[in-house]
This record gives sequence, C-alpha cells and structure tokens, in this order.
Amino acid sequence: MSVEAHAAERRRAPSMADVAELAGVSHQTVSRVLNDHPNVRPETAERVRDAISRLGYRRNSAARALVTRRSATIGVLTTSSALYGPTSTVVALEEAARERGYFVSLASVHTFEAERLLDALDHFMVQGVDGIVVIAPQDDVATAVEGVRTDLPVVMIAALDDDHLRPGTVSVAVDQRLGGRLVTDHLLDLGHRDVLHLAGPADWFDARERERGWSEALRDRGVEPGHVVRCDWSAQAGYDAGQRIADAVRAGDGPTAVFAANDQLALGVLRALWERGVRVPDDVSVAGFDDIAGAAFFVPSLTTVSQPFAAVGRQALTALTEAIGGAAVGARLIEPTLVVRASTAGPRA
Amino acid sequence: MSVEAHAAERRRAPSMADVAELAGVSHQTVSRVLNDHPNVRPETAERVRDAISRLGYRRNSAARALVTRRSATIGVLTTSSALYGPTSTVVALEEAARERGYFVSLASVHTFEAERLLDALDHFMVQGVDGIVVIAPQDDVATAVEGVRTDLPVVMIAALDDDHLRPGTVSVAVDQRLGGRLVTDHLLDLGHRDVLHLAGPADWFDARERERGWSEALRDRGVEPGHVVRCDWSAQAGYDAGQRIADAVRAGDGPTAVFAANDQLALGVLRALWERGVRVPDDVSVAGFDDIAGAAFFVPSLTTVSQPFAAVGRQALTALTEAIGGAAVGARLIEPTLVVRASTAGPRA
DNA sequence: TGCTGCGATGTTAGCGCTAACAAATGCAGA
DNA sequence: TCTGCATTTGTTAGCGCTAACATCGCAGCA
Repeated sequence: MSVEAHAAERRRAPSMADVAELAGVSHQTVSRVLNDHPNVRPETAERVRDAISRLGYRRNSAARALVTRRSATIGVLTTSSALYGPTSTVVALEEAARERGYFVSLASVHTFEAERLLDALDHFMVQGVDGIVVIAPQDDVATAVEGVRTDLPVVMIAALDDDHLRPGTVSVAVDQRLGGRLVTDHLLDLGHRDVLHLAGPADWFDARERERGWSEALRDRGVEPGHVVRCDWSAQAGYDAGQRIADAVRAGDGPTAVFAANDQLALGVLRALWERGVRVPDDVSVAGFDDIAGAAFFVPSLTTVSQPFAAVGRQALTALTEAIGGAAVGARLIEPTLVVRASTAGPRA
Repeated sequence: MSVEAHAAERRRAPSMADVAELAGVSHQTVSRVLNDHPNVRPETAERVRDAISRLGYRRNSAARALVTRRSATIGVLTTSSALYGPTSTVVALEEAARERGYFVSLASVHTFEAERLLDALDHFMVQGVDGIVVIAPQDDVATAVEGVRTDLPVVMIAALDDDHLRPGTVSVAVDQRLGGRLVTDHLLDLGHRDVLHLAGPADWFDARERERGWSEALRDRGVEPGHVVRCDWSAQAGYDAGQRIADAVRAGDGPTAVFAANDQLALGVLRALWERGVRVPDDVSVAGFDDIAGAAFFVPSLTTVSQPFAAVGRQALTALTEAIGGAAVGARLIEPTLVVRASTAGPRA
C-alpha cells in the first residue's frame, strides 16, 4: 500500500464494517446494537460496543438519513433581529430539541417578504428536515407559511388569533392576552381607571393579543378602553409617545397609568417622563411586557410580564414530534406571570 | 399497481432518475446540470431544468452528503443565555453562512463544563458538519475546545489573548481592547484622571481585553490605573458596585468616571447613583460597552461601544471556509466604534 | 430420533447521489 | 475519405447505512 493510500486509509472515518470486523460480527449486528434491537446477545453487544469505542466510531448520519428518510433535524425559522422574545425562544427550542435527539437547523429572515420566507423554508426542505418550527410573530409570516405547500409538519410559535387558527395549524404560544390582562388587572386593582395602552405593531400577533387582554380586562370592570397609541417595538417609539403623555399629564388630562406593549417601549416612556419631570409612579404608573434583562434596574424598576420561554420550547418540540409521528395536535397556550416592581402604584388621590 | 403502492409512489419525493426520465436524459446529466458542469449542451440543460421545476424536484442532501463527504453544514456552538453579544453573533453567522450556501446547525450549552461542551461538539460530529464556529467567550470554553481532538476546522469567536493564541487556532473577534481604549481615551480627553473600571468576570476574554484597553490607555497618558472592581455581567452587580461608588463620591474620594465592562453593569451603576442622588455626568461620568437596545434611553443616555456583529459573522465564515478549503488563516480583529451620548462629560472643576 | 419454533446472526438489496470511466457524436485537418 | 480529438452523454460502481429475508443452532416435544 502506498504512503498516500495508507494516509487516506487512516484519515477515513471508521465505518460500521470496520467495527464489525474488529468485533467479529456482521455490520448488521453492529447496526442492531446501535439501534437497540432486542435480539442481540448481551456479550455480543458488549463486544460491539467495545469495538466502537476502541475505533472511535460514529455513525454516519447522512447514510442513515438516506435510508431511513429521516434526518433527525428540525428547522427553526426566526427573525434576524436581536429582539428578546424570538431570541429566547430559539435557545429554548434548541435545548428541547437536543434533549430529544434532534439537531436544530437555523434560518433567519430580515424582512418578512414572502419570497425571503420561501427561500428559508426551501433551505430547510433541501436539507431534508423532519419538521419546522416557525417563530411567526407577524401576520404575513403566518400567512406566507400557511401558503407554502409542504408535507412537513410545521409548528408555529405565535399567539394566533381566530383569523389564523385554521384547522391543521399547530401553534404554541405564551398567552399574551392573559399577560395583557394581568398587567391591566394589576393597574385596575391599584385603582386606575384611565389606563393608556402603547400597542405594538398591528400586524404582530403578540401586539394584538396584549392589546386585547388590556381592553377585555378594562371592559370586565366596566371601564371603556380609550384609543391605543400604535408604536413599533422600539424605545424611540416609547419615547415619542412618552413626550405626549408627559404633556397631557402635566396639563392634567393624561392617563394615570400606561401599559406599554414591551419593555423597550416602557423604557422610552420612562425616559420621556423623566425628562419632563413627570414622576413615576407618583404621577403616572408605567408597566411593560417581557421582563428583559435590566428591567429591574430601570428608574424606577419596571413592573412587567415574564414569559416562560423554556416551557414554550418544550411544548413546541412535543407538538412537533407528535406531528411528525402523525398525531393530531391543537393550539397550546402557556401562562406568563406578572412581575410587580416599583413603576406602578395607586393613582394620586 | 395497487392503490397503496400508487399512493406511496405519489408521496415519494421525485428523484434524479424521475427528472432524467422526464427530460429524456440520464440521471448523470441531471447531476451535471445541477452542479454546473461545463460540458452540457444549453438546450439539454434547459430541458433538465424544465423537468426539475415541473416535478418540483429537490436534490436529496443526505445522498449528496453521503457521496461527497461534505454536508454543507456548519455547527455553531453558543451559550444558552440571552446575552447580547452571543445572540447577535449567532444571527450574523447564520446570515453569512446562508449567503455561502451553508446550513447552520445550532447547539447551545448552559454551563461551560467540559463535558457539556464535548456533548455539543459530539453532536456536531455525529451530524457530520464540515466545520464548527464556537462562540467562546471564556477560558474554559476555549481550553475545552482546544483539547478536543478533531479533524474539523474550528473557528473561535473570541478575543483570544496571547495565552490562548496558539498556532493553529483560528480566531475572529471584535477588538475589545481597542473598545476599552476608545472609552478610556474619551474619558481622558474629557479631563478625567480617576477612571474606575467595573470589569467583567476574569475568565472571560472580552472582560480581560476591555480591562487591558482601559489600563493601557491610562498608562499611555501617564496615569496609573487603580484597581478594578470585579463583577459578573449583570445589572445587579453594577448596582452593588454603584452603591459603593456613590458613597465614595459623596464622601469626596470617589472616581470622576466609571467605565463599566458592559451596558448591563452600567445600567445598574446608573440606578445606584440615581438612588443616592449622585448626578451623572455632573458628579461622575459613566460609560458602558455593547450599545444594547435602549442604551440611548437610559437616564442619562449611555456612552458606550458598538460592536460590528455582521462583520464578525462574515469574517468568521470566510475564515471557516478557508480552513475547510485547507488554507491557513490567522486571527482577525474587527474594530468597534465609540458612541458618545450624555452619560459622560468633563469632571467638575 | 426427527421435527418445530424461535432467538441470534448473516446476507442481500437498495436508499439517491457523484466520480470515474466508457461510448457516441461532431468536426477539423490530412 | 478517414483519423484524431474535443465535446457531450451514458454506464457503472460505490458512499454507509437499514430493512427484509435467509440461515443457523439449539431447546422442547412427540
């Protein structure tokens, strides 16, 4: 054997046949040991396992995928922003997936144009993923995903509202509406009646659900919700709205409490109020949503809603594996919790 | 053909042979078209492409990986926290990878025990990734990764210092030391001489480099750096340190400026100073590092350092593809930029 | 003793693709 | 006309694995 051939031989990862030879069995027996087939004599299995560790053998997953038609990989589609929710969800999904022996393939999209989305999904299909989890916070994502003809099981992480909850769609989400209610009930309990809502973008499920939670909670107490201030998710938008709120409060006709649809908005509001000398929570209460890192150290520390992302990840994976297995699954909602801090208090007498 | 067989036939994804049959060529010609081989008659290629789109054919990547021994997948190993830097890096990597036709497989670890890390790397090896990018902010990660015997190319995203910059290690990072210098020079330019540094954990590369940038900048101006206050990355730690700083400042022997190793720490400091009535930047200047979302809306808005994550992602992918191709590559450093806001000003006369 | 049944193991085929080689075709130049 | 060579296309052989079937040995029983 030439030196090159020998080097090539050494470089080559050991195959099942190599293991079989060393263990003195057939490659099929090695396969059986690896797949926990029942009918293998314990001492044979032992010999095989020994050979495996001696050779440092690793099963070739491409070959396995080729013949089993399953890749043990799930695709996770997310937004390319560093937004708190999606990011935390990705991490949670990865953990849940690995626990169950799945690999996670990631794809992200900047913009939610249908085309980019299709690219990403196509990417997954080419890769041969067994299922897809879409972190789909917006209408057009959900619509585009629903519109893609695919035999693959898809789980959407989205607080789908009735319009989008078509049969066949599997969704997992934090109960954003409940979160909105928790905040609003908290403010109502404190005695507020004029609770302004800074809503997120209207095409985001979470934004709509939080808003709905807010309005339902108010109506349940006989308070007619006012109009909402529509924002994007940025602190800048919160700041802009906060300036107007500050002016109104100082003019004596502002709300006594503000429920911002996320913590960034709340941060902007706090900043604007501070700039104009409106005190929180003395003059106006402010609450947020997400409980991002640092929210406890805002000035004042922020009352907000904490979301159980780990649970979302696990539930999504459960739903997906069930779907892969062919079982029918419906929507799952997971409850968030209210975190009361110093930015909310009773209205001035 | 039975109904079942027919159904099975229909469910079965079209293969290269199906395309070949429809186009009236051999499967090899289809392969050639797909792989852009030069010697295919344009009209033949046209016919093949037509058949491909008619059938909705997608190449089976498991079969391809099996025969080419390349999976077109890279593994990205990261921490499971929602820390700003790692998160942003993952997204940037994914984009850079997709641009180049790579899939990204994600694995995350909670703790940096060598064992967990090996699990994750093993996960990648079993999957047959072509290369690995490790977001390795800590010594033990880097050490553990270096210790793993693998033929796979590995790129570390870490500001490796001399101890870890062994030959063979490919690293890509934001120049954290430069970032530290930028902040410190900025404070020195404003007239500060007593700049306290709240350092990150000592086993984090970024923390050490930021600290070194700080001390070097001071020494370059003939100022002997004082001791640093060692913290973790949390706002809580910044708050704790901030209380002591506030007391010192009020007692008249505090620093005139504080350089916090990240924005969370800075947030905690701002909060503590505010609580104790120490004004920023009037009584003391505060600067952070990261430029996280909302930093511009802290009270006061935070002077900090912004990191070019997209560039990191691209550079890392370039380094990795070069390494996969067998080319030697060294360390690459990318320059961050200073963002001056309202939390820094000249010291009181 | 010979047969049956079953657990343990081996043998064979083929998943869908690419690499290597083989064959056919076309065209220039002698 | 034929040779020689480049271009285009086809054929064959695996990649490493699992599923399906084949085989073997041995206990249990008539």
